[in-house]
Amino acid sequence: MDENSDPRVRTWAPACRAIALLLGPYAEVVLHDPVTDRILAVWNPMTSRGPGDPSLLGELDTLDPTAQDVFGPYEKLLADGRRLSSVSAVLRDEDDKASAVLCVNLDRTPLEQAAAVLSAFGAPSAPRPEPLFEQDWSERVQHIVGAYVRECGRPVERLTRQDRLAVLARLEEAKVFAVRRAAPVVAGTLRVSRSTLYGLLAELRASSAKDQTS
Amino acid sequence: MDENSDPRVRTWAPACRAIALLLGPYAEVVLHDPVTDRILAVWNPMTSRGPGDPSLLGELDTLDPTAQDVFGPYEKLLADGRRLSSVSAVLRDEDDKASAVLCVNLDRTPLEQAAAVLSAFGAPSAPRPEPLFEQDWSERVQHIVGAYVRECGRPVERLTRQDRLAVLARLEEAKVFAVRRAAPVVAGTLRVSRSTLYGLLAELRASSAKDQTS
DNA sequence: TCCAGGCTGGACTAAACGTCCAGAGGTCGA
DNA sequence: TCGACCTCTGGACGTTTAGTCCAGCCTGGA
Repeated sequence: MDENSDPRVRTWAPACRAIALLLGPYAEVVLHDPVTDRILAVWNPMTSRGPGDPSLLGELDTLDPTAQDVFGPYEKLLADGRRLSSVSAVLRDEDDKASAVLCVNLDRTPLEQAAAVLSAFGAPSAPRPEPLFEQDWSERVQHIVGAYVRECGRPVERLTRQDRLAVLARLEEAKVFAVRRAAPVVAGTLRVSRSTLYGLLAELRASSAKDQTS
Repeated sequence: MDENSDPRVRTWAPACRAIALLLGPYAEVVLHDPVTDRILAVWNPMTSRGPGDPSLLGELDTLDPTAQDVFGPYEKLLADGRRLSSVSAVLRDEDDKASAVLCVNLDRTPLEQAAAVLSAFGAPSAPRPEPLFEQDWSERVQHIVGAYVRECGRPVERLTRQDRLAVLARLEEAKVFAVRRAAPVVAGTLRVSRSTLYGLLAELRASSAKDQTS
C-alpha cells in the first residue's frame, strides 16, 4: 500500500503500523474514509479486502462532533469462524471534522485457545483415581469430545466438518461404537443429527478402508 | 486526564483510548511531547507516571523527518519484574514536523504464563485415556468365566444353574451386556443356548431388583 | 414308568442399527 | 440477485441384534 497517496493516510499510518506490528499477525488495522465509506488502507489484512473496497461501517455516526468517537470493543465473526474483538475510533482533524475511521480487529482465537487450556487445566483439580472400568461410557465420549474442543478452541457448535471427522476418528478408535446406544449419544454430544452422524462415519470408514488397501 | 488540554492530545486521544480499550488492562498507552520530552497523557497507566513527568525517551530521533518513525517492538523491564513489549511511533503534523510520540507498552506476563502452561501441558504427552474398553471385550468374558471355573474346580460344561447365575452376575456387573453382540458370545462361552442365557439373566435381574426394593 | 424341572431350537416382537431421500438452509461465484 | 452446489436434517424404511415366549425334549429321581 502506498502510504503517501492520501494526506490522511500519511498522518495516521505510523500509528496504524505500530499497532499492527505490536499485535503481530493476529490483528488487522484498517483506516476508513467516512465520506466515501471506503477503505483507505489496511495493515495485516485478515481478509481479501483492500483499499477502495466498501467499508460497511454504516452504523457509525461520524458527522456529529459531539457524538461518541470510540466504539467497542465489540465482537465480529469471520467467515471461517474466527472471533474478533474490534474497536473503532473516529479520527478528527483540527476543525473537528471526521477525517478517518480507525478499526482494529484482533483475532481472539489464539487467546481463547490459551484460555481454554488454562481453565481446563485449573478446573478439574480432582485427580480421580482412574476406575478399572468405565462405569459410564458416555463420560468417555464427553471426555474425548471435550479434549478436542479444548485443543482447537472452538465450541462444539462451531466445529467444522473436518473437526467432527477427526473427533469421530478418535471415538471410533476408542471403540465407542461397539457399545449399545452409542450412536445417538454421540450425535447429541456433537450437536448433529443421527443421520449426519452416520454419514460422517461412513465417510470416515470409507477413507480409512482406502488407506488400508493403498 | 484532560483530553482537551492540548490540541495534539485532542487529535490523538481517540486512537490512544481505542488501543487502551482493546488491550484491556494489560497495555499502557502513553503520548509524549518530543520537544519538552515530557508526558502529554497516559491511558491505563502501569506505573505512577502522569502528564508532565519526564519521558526518558532520549534515544528516539524525532527531528529528522526522513528517519525511521516506528520503533520496536522492543523489551522493557518494570521495577516489579514484569516484562513489557513496547512500540513507539513518531506522529507528525501536516508539515511533517514531529508533534508527538506514541508509546504502547504491553505487559507480556499473562501471555508468558499462558505459554508456559501450554508448553508444560504439551510435554508429558497426555497419558492417553487407557483403553477402558479393551479392543477385545470378549477376552474379558473369557477371563471372568475362567476365573470362576478355576474357583469351583468344575469345567464349564458341569457348572450348575447357580454357578451360571453367579457368573452372569459378575458379567452383568462388568457391564458386559452393554456392548453389542455380547449375549451370543456369552452364551457360547457358558455352553448354553441363547434362550437359556436370557432366561437366567431375567431371573438374575428380577432377584436383584427385588433386593433393591427390600 | 411317570413326573418335574431345566434346557433347547425356533418363532416372534421390540429395539437399536444403518441407509436413503427429499426438503430446508447456507455459501459462493456469476 | 440469482442459481448451482453443498451440507444438515427429520423421517421413512429395511436390517440386524436384543429380548420374550413356547412347545417339545432330555434327564434324574420317585
